[in-house]
Amino acid sequence: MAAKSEQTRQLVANVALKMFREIGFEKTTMRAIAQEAGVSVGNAYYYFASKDELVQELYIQVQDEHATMAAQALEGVQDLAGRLKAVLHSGIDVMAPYHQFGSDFIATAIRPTSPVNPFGEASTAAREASLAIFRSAVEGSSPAVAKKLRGDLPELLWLAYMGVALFWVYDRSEGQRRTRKLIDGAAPLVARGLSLAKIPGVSKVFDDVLGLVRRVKEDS
Amino acid sequence: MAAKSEQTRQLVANVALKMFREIGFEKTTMRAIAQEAGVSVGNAYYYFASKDELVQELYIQVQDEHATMAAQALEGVQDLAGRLKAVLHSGIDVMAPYHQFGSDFIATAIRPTSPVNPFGEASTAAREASLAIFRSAVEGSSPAVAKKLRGDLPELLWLAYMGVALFWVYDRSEGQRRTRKLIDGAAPLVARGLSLAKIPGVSKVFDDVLGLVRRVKEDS
DNA sequence: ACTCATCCTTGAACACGTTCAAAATTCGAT
DNA sequence: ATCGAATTTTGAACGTGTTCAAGGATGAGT
Repeated sequence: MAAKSEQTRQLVANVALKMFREIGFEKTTMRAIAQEAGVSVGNAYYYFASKDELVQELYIQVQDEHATMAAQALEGVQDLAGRLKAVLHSGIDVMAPYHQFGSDFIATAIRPTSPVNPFGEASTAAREASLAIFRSAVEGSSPAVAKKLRGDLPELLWLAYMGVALFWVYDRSEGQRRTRKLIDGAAPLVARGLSLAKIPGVSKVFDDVLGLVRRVKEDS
Repeated sequence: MAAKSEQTRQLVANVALKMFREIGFEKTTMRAIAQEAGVSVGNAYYYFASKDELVQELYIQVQDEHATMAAQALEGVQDLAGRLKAVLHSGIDVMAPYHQFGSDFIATAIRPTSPVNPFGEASTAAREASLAIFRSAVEGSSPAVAKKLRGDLPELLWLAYMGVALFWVYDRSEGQRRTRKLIDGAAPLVARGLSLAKIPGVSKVFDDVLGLVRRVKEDS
């Protein structure tokens, strides 16, 4: 049983996540987690260097679940609008139990030094996994997305997804109805907007947008 | 001199803002502010209910300065792209001294309960002032923006500005060069994109976007 | 000059996240 | 079984934001 240590780690993580869900971020103090898990405060810190790292644990778990659910929801859906909806809705579904926790999570995540920061070093794996979902949504769609857009689109959609998540955090409507409405409205619009790439005048603007994105991204 | 009280308040605020600029958010402890200002900790709390309210003081001041500088930078500039650049660049200019402070500010601001939250109750005035800047940028431009866009555009641009501010916070390039580049590239693109509203196929998509924005906003 | 209600100011105290030296436990090697 | 090093666990202590009962200052009405 080399897993004695891992057992304690999991115990602390599980207790923490459960408390996050049930009583929120602020009321879930490190002392409360330790007490509930039956360990000392210092021991919790032996496994998680900060409260933020417990949030990261949650982030990773949510991300994993999203990947699974999205893959399932994408099955048999061909058109881009439908595929976008599938990915976005499943994302919201997975996050739902943590809605009250959302703003604290984002306040944590937005700090560049936080391990949970979606743009940061520490969550490279989670971000890649999330990006892969959008890549699959784009690549598997038919009719196919214009070739010149195909490369950058997943990243832009992922960025838009961050925006949707932000909207969701602030969404006080019951069951976050408004976010659902936003997704249902925006997904077909994005698909239709992209199909305009064929129009010459529009095509040029698209090119410039992509050019700008690349230039800013690479800090040339 | 009914201003004895106001004097203390200003003293605390000024010391706090100076320390925010010079040593950052975390190192500027309430105890340090009190000591530097020569008052007790409790006294600082008599005027500002929380550290967040001191951040709000900063937010309001930055917003005020932005309004002044933007109005000045808009003088004599006719085209929308130029006017957008003027507003965005002056915004970045005003925030520049607080760049290292940026992420802490945003982490504070993003919390729905925070007085600094740009969407929240407590900063209605500051938000309106900021919106007014964009309204003036849009309304004063010539050639004029398509009539059907004129109503919602300022709000959308303000939202985009929030995005630019977020980008700026993460921008580690010297002098935030990349943000400048983003502004210079995006402003003409937005202007050109909007001019596409004349094309029938595009016009329809624009209509739908506006429709969606209105529907989601009003939570119908 | 005196009163008293209102406004200011104080500093000790609380709960929090986090740290750390020390103690307890585990486990492979003998 | 025993030793010793590595791993795991403990709880007191630190500095933080924040609260609050207590006291001090102020000023209008007499």
